[in-house]
Amino acid sequence: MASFKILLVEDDLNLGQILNEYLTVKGYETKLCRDGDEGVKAFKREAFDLCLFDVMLPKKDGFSMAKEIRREDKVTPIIFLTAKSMKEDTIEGFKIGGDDYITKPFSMEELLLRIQAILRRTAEKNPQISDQKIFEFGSFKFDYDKQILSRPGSEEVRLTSKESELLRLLCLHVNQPLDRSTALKIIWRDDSYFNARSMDVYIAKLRKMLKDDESVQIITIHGSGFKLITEGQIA
Amino acid sequence: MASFKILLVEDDLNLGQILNEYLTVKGYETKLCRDGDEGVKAFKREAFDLCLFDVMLPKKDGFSMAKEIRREDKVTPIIFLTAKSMKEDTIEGFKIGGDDYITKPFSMEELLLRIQAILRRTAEKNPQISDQKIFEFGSFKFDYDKQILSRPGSEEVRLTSKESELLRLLCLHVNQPLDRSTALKIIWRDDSYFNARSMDVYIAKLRKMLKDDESVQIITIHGSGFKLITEGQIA
DNA sequence: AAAGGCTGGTTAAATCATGTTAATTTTTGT
DNA sequence: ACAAAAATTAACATGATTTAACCAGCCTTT
Repeated sequence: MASFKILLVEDDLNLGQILNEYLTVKGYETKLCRDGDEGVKAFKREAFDLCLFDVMLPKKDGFSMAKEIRREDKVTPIIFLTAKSMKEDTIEGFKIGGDDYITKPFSMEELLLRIQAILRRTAEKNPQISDQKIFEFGSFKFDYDKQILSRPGSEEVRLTSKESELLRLLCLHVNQPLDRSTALKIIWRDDSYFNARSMDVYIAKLRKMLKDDESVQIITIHGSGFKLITEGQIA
Repeated sequence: MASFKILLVEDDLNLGQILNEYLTVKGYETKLCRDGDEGVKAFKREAFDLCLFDVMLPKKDGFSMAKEIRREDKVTPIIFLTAKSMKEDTIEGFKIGGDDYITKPFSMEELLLRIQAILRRTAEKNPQISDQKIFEFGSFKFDYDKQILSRPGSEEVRLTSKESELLRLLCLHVNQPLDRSTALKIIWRDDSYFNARSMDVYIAKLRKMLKDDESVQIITIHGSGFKLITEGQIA
């Protein structure tokens, strides 16, 4: 993963600016939203590694955002920025919840430490970040780095980078569903109408390349995604 | 199973909010209802893995809800939230009944531990969660992963994902009834009028596919559900 | 057993998601 | 700046799922 991407939702223009710049300087990619609705919308479109939500927000407060996001995504860590006046028990709940909170006013340094700690913790168990380079399935061998798909008895096929990205994701999920939106957010960085159509085009291309081996197929799971199925083991 | 779904019934707005948010953040899907009637209605419409009922509730108290639910469903675990003043023996009864109770005030952490313990216990013996992929009945072979129904001497039939889901459920219950509402809640996530009509359409499609082998049939159990019957064993 | 209500069966139409191919735009390599 | 490759957009085709409309059968009531 190139660099971590943080979704920052803060309505105070001033604080928002400062946080944004600070995190950018520290090497994080950030997206700043001003209210809860915007924030949730951004989360659904793009892939983030961490969320930083002010609790008091116009349109939709930080906790409601978390609730909405957790319906689809159980893992992305969320840090809440809370005012001191907040009731202890509410806060306690979230503290234990694997997510974190930080009370205003806070030092940038403290925030950064927490962010780093959480990212370190979650990065360890994130299966998405796999560095597997070579995949074998059915009679195929796919070299992700070299972007080559080969099969005994046939010519090697050189893949484009988008083709490779998509095939790699499918391979990482062999015999289990790959969610459309997940794939779009990972490969295209953005789940939008046109990117989705683009992905369909690539699925068609991959199917064409795989058609010679019947034991390997990309099946569609209507309304949800795709699945690369194969009998043989994967290496 | 993607994630566990909890039905939470609590009339205290504040506590309800907190519990709801806490559980959501902990990765559970939740539905919050404010009174007993609402709660029972929700349970009949949607599928839940666990119930969390306040005992003192408007419209219908927690114990009455449990009684009503147990008429149709004997397994879904129920945890009661009781005030300290509650008589010990009342509580004892429910405790022995396989369900659990927790006395207010309680810590979120304790509640979570109990929830996890119960879900772990019940998940083990839940037949719904079966990972069987290939089913054979009559002269048919059905591959759920590949979404293919085949029969010696005939062309393979490619199923759509909804068709596969439904056929799989029927297979998991061969020669025993599959409840309409159960199937709807599992496949469509929601037992509603239109989904029920949709399911009937799919039953018709499946019957058409199975019609060549007389030894296999989907029979209707009026007012309750369907049953896939077959003489041969299932593999 | 006839009537009426309710549940399920069947088919077709409407809607929405995905598949396919080609045209267009963008990027890359030279 | 040009040609070639890659990626996106467009346009159209197909397919899956839901909704609708209507029919048939079961079950209850009388």
